This record gives sequence, structure tokens and C-alpha cells, in this order.
Amino acid sequence: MTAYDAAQISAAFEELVRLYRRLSPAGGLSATAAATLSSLDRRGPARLTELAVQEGVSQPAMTQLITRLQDAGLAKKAADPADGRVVLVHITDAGRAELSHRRAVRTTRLAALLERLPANDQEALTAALPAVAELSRKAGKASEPERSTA
Amino acid sequence: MTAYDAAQISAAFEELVRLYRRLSPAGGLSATAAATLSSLDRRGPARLTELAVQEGVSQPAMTQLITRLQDAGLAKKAADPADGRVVLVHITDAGRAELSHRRAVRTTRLAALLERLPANDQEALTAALPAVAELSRKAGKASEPERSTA
DNA sequence: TATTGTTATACTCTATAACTATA
DNA sequence: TATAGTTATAGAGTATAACAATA
Repeated sequence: MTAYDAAQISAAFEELVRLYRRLSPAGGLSATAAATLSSLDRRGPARLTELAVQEGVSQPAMTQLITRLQDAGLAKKAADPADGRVVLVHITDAGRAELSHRRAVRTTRLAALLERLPANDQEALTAALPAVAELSRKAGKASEPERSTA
Repeated sequence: MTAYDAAQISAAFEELVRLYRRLSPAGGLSATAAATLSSLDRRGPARLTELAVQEGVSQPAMTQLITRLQDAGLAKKAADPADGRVVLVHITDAGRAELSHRRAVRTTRLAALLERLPANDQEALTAALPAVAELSRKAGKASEPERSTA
């Protein structure tokens, strides 16, 4: 893995993010809102501070974002019985439905593009999936060091 | 390429976009500003309306974004000699330098993660680069961009 | 005292509507 | 009339600072 390879992969990221934005459905949720909701769906309930760090926004911004999600019925706040200062944020069924809808739209649009790729390109993308998962996992560990017993 | 494969690749996109956001330098430019500047760099001068459509924002929003970029010295507006109504937007040397800096930061951070991946994962990512380029090319040829949140 | 979260205030970025200038 | 862009106004989303409540 040379520095050149890293630069190439980084450039490919730029392309993919641009493509992702084009494939994503319009309306409703901001980028941070969608990412936060997705995190609540994948990882389960979380504290406000935790979510703020995760998404790279300030604590007040996350307070307000969660308030908006709650007003929209997509998330809800609950008290932590063990610590009165803590707010635990949960995704709601409506939140899951919204996420699911957005993913379905994106996937449908992406599938239409993938179909038009040569077979070897399709295979290369599929073959890279475990590497992406591992990369994401390592990045997650980097900025959220503890909390893992392993 | 099954529907399941498409869904998996779509999910991997979600992970990559999250990772990209975390790797990107915080200061200065908004996501749209960075994307617009990058487009001006890659594709050359463009009209305001063209840029607005490309980035999925309104025309007034693009007017203001370009004004901000111009105030920051990163882009400049020029008249189109062929049509008095048209404004052609150019990137400046300072704009290119800013882009270059942002890419360097992102690449450095990404390289640190890539180094810690097993060799076969590194190879799978490198092997997927041509497929990403092709995917991006096909998407570019497809219809107009959607408004992008999520 | 330290941690968790909220409130107050201001700034950036965006959209829609109404406008000006050119074709 | 149609097109390219700007100005006016309002709202969403964000940050920093100051605050309240709990540990």
C-alpha cells in the first residue's frame, strides 16, 4: 500500500460521496439527521453526548436535532434510570420506516447503475465489501476507543 | 449481480460516506462549497445555473455560495462575452490550493487507517478503483442530480 | 467539582418570491 | 416572452457561552 494508492482510494471516496448524494432521496432529513437516525438504528439507543461526538456536531446542536426528530416522531428521548442526568435516545418504528424507505430508494437507483457495469467491475465491487466493513470498523474504534471489552 | 448484492453495496456506501465525513477537515467550507469548488477544478469554468443544478441547490443559493467563495478568494465571477446575462465561475489558484490541502488531510487520515488493514483487504480496495470510476462515469451520463440530503 | 444536558444568542446556509437585465 | 442572475425575506441548522440539574 503506497501513498499513491491511498491518494487514489481517497479520490475514489470523493466520487462515491458525490454519487451517494445524487442517489439519495430528497426532502425531510438533513445529512446529519439521516446519519444520526441510521446510527440509532444500527447501534441501538445512545446518549446525546455520544451522538454529538459520533456525528461531529456540538452538544446543543444534537439536543436540537433530537428535538426535531422527536417532533417528527422519528426518535424519542427517555430518561436513564441509572443516572438522572442522562438522556437516552431511541429510534421509533416511524423512524425505522423512514430509514428503510430512504435506503430502498437509494438501492433501487444504485441497482440500475450497477446493472450496466461489466461483470468484472460488479465482481470487484462485491469483493471489496468486506474490506469496507473492516475499514469502517477500524475507524469506529479509532474515535470511540473504550466501551469494548475486547 | 442480485438485488441482495445491490443492497449490500448500497449499505457499504452509507458506511463510506460516514467515514468520509469523519476524515474531512472541519474548518471553512461547507459540503456544498467543497463539492462546487471541486467541480470547478475538475470540469473547468461553469455557469451559475449549471452549478446550482449540479449540486442540487437553488439558483439564489448558488449565487450566494459563489459570492462567499469569491469573498474568500477561492473563486471568481466573469462575464460571458457571448451572452450578457451569463456569469461564468472560475476557480482561483487559492481555490485549487485549498482543495489540495483538504484532499491531503483526508488522504493522510485515510492512509493511517488503510495501513492497519490486512493485505488482502488493501488489495480488494485497490482492485475496486476502476469499477468505482466506471460507476461514477455512468452516473454522470445519467439524468440530472436529485436534491441530496441523507 | 465534574458531567449531562438545555437555553440564549448569533451566524451560515438554504428556499421561495419578487425583481432587474439581457436575449 | 423567456432566460440568467440578484435581492428580499424567512426558516433550518449550527456554534459558543451561560445556565440548571445531577453525580
